[in-house]
Amino acid sequence: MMELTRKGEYAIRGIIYLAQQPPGKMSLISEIADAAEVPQTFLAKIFQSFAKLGIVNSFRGTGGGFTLGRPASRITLREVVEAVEGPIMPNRCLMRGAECDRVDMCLVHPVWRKVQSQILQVLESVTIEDLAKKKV
Amino acid sequence: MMELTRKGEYAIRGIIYLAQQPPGKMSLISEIADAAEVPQTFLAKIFQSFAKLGIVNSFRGTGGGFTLGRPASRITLREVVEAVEGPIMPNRCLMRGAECDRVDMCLVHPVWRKVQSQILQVLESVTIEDLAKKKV
DNA sequence: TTATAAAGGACAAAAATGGTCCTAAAGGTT
DNA sequence: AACCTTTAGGACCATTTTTGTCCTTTATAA
Repeated sequence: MMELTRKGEYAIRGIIYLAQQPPGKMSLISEIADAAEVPQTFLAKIFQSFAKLGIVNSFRGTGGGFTLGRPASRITLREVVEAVEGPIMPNRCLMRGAECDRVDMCLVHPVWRKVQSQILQVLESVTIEDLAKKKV
Repeated sequence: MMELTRKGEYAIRGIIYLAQQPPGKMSLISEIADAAEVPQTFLAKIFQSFAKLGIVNSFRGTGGGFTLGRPASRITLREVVEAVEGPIMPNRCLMRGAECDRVDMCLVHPVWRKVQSQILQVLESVTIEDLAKKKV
């Protein structure tokens, strides 16, 4: 459980590749998919999600492609993961506030809330810039 | 993502009910399922997993049923969740040690490792006794 | 106007989830 | 011994989610 899906993994790989390119350079989805070893059409969907959220800029037509929507230092791992996997919600009930009618579960809720905040804290503290650093 | 499945939810509900019974009292799976509002046959499978791990004791035949395998204070939420959902592994690669060949992913691994340890820390700090306390 | 490249929608195979059902085995009861 | 009760275990199945593919449309540049 609590496993990152392929989609999430691909998303991270793709954005890291983009962050490693020279600033302003346009990258084709085919190029990114190739470099990140991700199925191209699948990655295209992922980058559509990124584009909608402004994580990347997309340009159509000749000379088009993708660039980072913000400096890599201002894109957190949380944003990237949530962009494709949806919000991080360890327990379903978390999202519905006080709607939970089961008395015993309500003692469990604070625990999942804690789990959630711990995860978010870690993922928010890491930027794509951190992850894009090439090995020395 | 990172969502607890129904199986995990049912497991928690079931074990909490058991922990709320008088010590030594035998509880039938039908009784637990009824009280926890969980499909009986499904809960039976869950309790089989518990029994294998010693989280509960099971007894067959007339007068049989389930009792806690240990005091509720010595059963952690982590054990209960992992019993039915498997180990908590945010990233697939975590489990295979250094087998990951992707250079960029290797910078991501420590992050997931951190996420994992944070989750475990929370889940290990909570016992079923904590969760079984009835509201005042 | 044509080539290029992303956007968006429809579709589909495979895997995981969320169960059910049946038989077997174990343990009491008569 | 025969019988009833209760869990164990395996087979099975429907639904949902994941992991994609493919095709058409739209925007843009040459």
